[in-house]
Amino acid sequence: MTITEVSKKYELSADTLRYYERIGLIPTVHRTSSGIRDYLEEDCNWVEFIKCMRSSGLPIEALIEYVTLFQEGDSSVDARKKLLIEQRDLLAIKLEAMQTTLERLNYKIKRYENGLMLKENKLTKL
Amino acid sequence: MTITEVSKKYELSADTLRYYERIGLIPTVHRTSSGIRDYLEEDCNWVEFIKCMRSSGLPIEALIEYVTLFQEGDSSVDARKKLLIEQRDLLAIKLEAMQTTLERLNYKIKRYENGLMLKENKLTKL
DNA sequence: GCTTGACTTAGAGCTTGCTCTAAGTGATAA
DNA sequence: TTATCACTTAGAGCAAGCTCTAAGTCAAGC
Repeated sequence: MTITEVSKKYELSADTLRYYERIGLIPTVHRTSSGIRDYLEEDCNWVEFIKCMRSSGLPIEALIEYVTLFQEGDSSVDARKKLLIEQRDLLAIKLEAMQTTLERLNYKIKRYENGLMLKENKLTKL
Repeated sequence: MTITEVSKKYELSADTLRYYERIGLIPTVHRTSSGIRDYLEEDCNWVEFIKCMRSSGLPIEALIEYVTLFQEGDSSVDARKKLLIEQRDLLAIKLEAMQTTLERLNYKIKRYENGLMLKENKLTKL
């Protein structure tokens, strides 16, 4: 698979795909004999995984570390697990805050719908 | 309330508070006779509201527009409602994606706990 | 064999959202 | 009254995460 195809499939620009590879956010992609990127299934799986993690806001730095650990093989299993747990916990906290904000927005919208809006400073209890 | 007190109360740097005011992310804060910021309850409520929205990732630009509309008074009620609904919907979408990522991380962690890890490319189905 | 066009690399540039610096003011304490 | 210290403004600087540019390579079609 060429970079253009992968770019379309995962909706990431070719620039972004090269950038991710350059900084070690995905392992080095396979190449044709002439040096052109040829994404194998394994490469695509990394792209998909990283895209998913990045779209949820996991920091590039943490993901680079995960990829690096992964390439070190079995000896890094504990470190990888620790890293995943840390990021999972951070994500869970963010999720909760966003859930609260979502409810607050819904509450505000409902007031607008009912024509019940008061001045901003009366609305901020929730 | 001085900027330092507000800064501590809401855990936002004084620089950030000034920046937010400068760009119109919160309305102009009240001043003492000598021109020093004196946050009244109304000002604090805005700070709290904006902090909450920002911490959930609502873009500054959209929030500036909300504040601007708010200051235009009753005539902007429909536009404000529309803006809130848009941002609510975007937030809901992000939340869903993050929920999925959280589950994926939990699944991965569980596999690490069970010593069931396979090569990365076998794990990406979920 | 020459042109076209997608690919390559290295590195500069851009956007968002702060964060810091410089220069100045003004109220309080010694 | 003079030093201190928190405040003020305007604007520069910084970090993360892309995105774009320049210069070059290579395979395929005319």
